[in-house]
Amino acid sequence: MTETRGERKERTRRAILDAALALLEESSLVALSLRQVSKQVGIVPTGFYRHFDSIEDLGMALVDESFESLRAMLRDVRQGREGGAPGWMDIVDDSIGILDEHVHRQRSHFAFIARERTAGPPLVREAIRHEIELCERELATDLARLPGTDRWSTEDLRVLSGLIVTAMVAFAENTLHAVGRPGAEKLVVENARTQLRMVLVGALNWTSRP
Amino acid sequence: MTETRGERKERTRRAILDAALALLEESSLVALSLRQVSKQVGIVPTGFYRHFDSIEDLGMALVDESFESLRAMLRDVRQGREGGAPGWMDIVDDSIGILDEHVHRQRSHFAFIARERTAGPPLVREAIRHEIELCERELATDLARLPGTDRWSTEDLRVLSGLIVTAMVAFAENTLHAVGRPGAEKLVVENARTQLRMVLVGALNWTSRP
DNA sequence: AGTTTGGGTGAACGATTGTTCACTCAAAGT
DNA sequence: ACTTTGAGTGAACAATCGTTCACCCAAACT
Repeated sequence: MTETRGERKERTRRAILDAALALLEESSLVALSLRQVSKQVGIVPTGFYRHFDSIEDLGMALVDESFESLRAMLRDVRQGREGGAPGWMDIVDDSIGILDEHVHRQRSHFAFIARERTAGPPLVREAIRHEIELCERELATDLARLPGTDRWSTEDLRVLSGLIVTAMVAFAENTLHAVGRPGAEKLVVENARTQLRMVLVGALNWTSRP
Repeated sequence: MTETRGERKERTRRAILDAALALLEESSLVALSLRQVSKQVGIVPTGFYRHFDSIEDLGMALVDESFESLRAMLRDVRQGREGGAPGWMDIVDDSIGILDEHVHRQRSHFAFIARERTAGPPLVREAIRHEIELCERELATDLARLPGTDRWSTEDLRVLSGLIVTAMVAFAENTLHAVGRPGAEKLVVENARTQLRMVLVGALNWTSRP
């Protein structure tokens, strides 16, 4: 059983991405060297260039990959909601549960996003910012579909989405920081649950300005 | 007019801190080299060790300094509130205005915190996390002093404070990202204002679980 | 007046960095 | 069967990195 050329290339490309993700759990892209990655993969430094132009280029690929998995999660959240119309608070509990599970399963992806969102090279930062803004938009249209949002201006829906996304980003960060401390983990989840409920109580009592 | 020994030392120490803050506006501590800082200050690399043990040590000093200025700001926020009892929404407007002004005046400090909070060396990250947690506690006791928080458990007050602080951190980050784009700046402020109002509407309609 | 202290200097070290170039050699294309 | 392609190699480069050491000299102390 021999390996086709493209297969082999894709395999080392994956190895590079995985090696980078592993190294980036404890440091940042701006401090990551091409040679560290090569060594971890088991190839010679120059081999790196066959797959990426630079560390920043690698970072852009990781942004794509990370948000691909994040979008898969968001599909899960929506899917868990369709069929039947559970109460607001059930939506909160389910969504946070799913997010929590995904953060654990894709730990390195979320850790990457959390770090490079503020510390990465400018292009990477901008790409992450853009992706998060897309998430906000999608959440806004989702919220618009729910009953009880009649009195909301589209502008206020966007602002509310921003608030929720901000809280969820913070929740993901806190979850990452709490892994391995089981007590702290439960606390972080409960914290996020209550916060989202508070926001929702605010939302349900909100009336957009004329 | 000669300079006393301690004065001279303090002057170069400040120069190092300032040089680091300037360099850290576009990069991160983990990518900052001792030699860059020395060159920017105008001293030889070894001179650095007369003031700090390492870059991480410098980072800890910057954490102290940054949160000292942040605490000064929080005093302003409280002071602007005492005397007279303006409405909730006035408190929101005033607080955000003050925060906005301070982010501009201490841009490099806030940029430092925003970056190293997630990307800095472990000790620096932990120090920043601790300081922010202190801010949450202080906000919680402040909120407890306000009228209308009778039906709130102290636990829920803490959770609410966490939500507000999270939103304010995000606001500061957005403000930093918007500097130089006057339109965007006004939008960011208006965004934060509305979000805080939403949270407050939620808070005013909240009843802690029995 | 004589001695100590300590901020700043400058050379030197071994290690690591990104990038170049000329190479191999097996898979893919002819 | 013969040629081309391209992933991976290995040597070499000029820079930069953190850290060491011995040194200077003016302020501070005795």
